[in-house]
Amino acid sequence: MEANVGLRKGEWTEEEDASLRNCIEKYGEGKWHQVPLRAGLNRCKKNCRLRWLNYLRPNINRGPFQEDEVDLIFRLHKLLGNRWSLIAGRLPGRTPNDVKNYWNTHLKKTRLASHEKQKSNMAKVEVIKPRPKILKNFSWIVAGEPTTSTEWRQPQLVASSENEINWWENLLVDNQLAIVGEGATSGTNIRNGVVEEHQTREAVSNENWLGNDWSIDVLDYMTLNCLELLDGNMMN
DNA sequence: AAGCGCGACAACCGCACATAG
DNA sequence: CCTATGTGCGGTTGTCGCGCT
Repeated sequence: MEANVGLRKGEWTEEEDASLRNCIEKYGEGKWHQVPLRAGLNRCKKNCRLRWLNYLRPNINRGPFQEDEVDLIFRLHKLLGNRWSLIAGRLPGRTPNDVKNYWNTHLKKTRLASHEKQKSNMAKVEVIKPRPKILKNFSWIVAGEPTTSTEWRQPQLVASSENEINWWENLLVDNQLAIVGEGATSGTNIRNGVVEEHQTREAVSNENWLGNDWSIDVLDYMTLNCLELLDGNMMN
């Protein structure tokens, strides 16, 4: 239990900002429990951390979101959901809070509107994009067997053809997230990794693959590898 | 001019996870 | 293991400003 009684809350003054900035510049980020004392601030440590991360940190881009940033937010949100820190990680200068606020105020309703529109058009649409058969050829390379049940090696997503890269690109556009789940669950190599351990322990079925914590780890790796793959592809 | 509603964004809060002892 | 503490994240709330009636 923290004794936050008597601590200042609400808007930060210029003096407080300056004290916090000086403190971080002198001692560096981290050790937030020491920051209020070091900076001479009557604020709780979480308050200090938040102010630094969301507002005072250098290179924060406080300008309006550009079209390409918005586009990327849309794509990443389809892939990751409300994982703002991961999404913000792909947007230089943007904080998770910024991205979250922007989504909630600008994009949420746009997306809901397009979803409703999509639903109303569903009867007319046969198949826009067939389910890619390429998925079964996807391979996860696990560098080695995990040494303990809680330790595992990072799997690496490998695309062996142009088609696979194109499919991943489409994934980012068309929200085929469930297919990722099925693919990874049925992947042979990943079963040899810790995922298999979690599967047995949690008795996970294909149906609820995405609803479990361990799937997030796998999804993170898939996402990052996927994005790096795409970055590499665009460079070529 | 006053009141109201709403959008934008900063800040707060509670929870979960990591780690040290 | 268990507990305490530190840290990070995401949902939610509070506040301010602007436009409309």
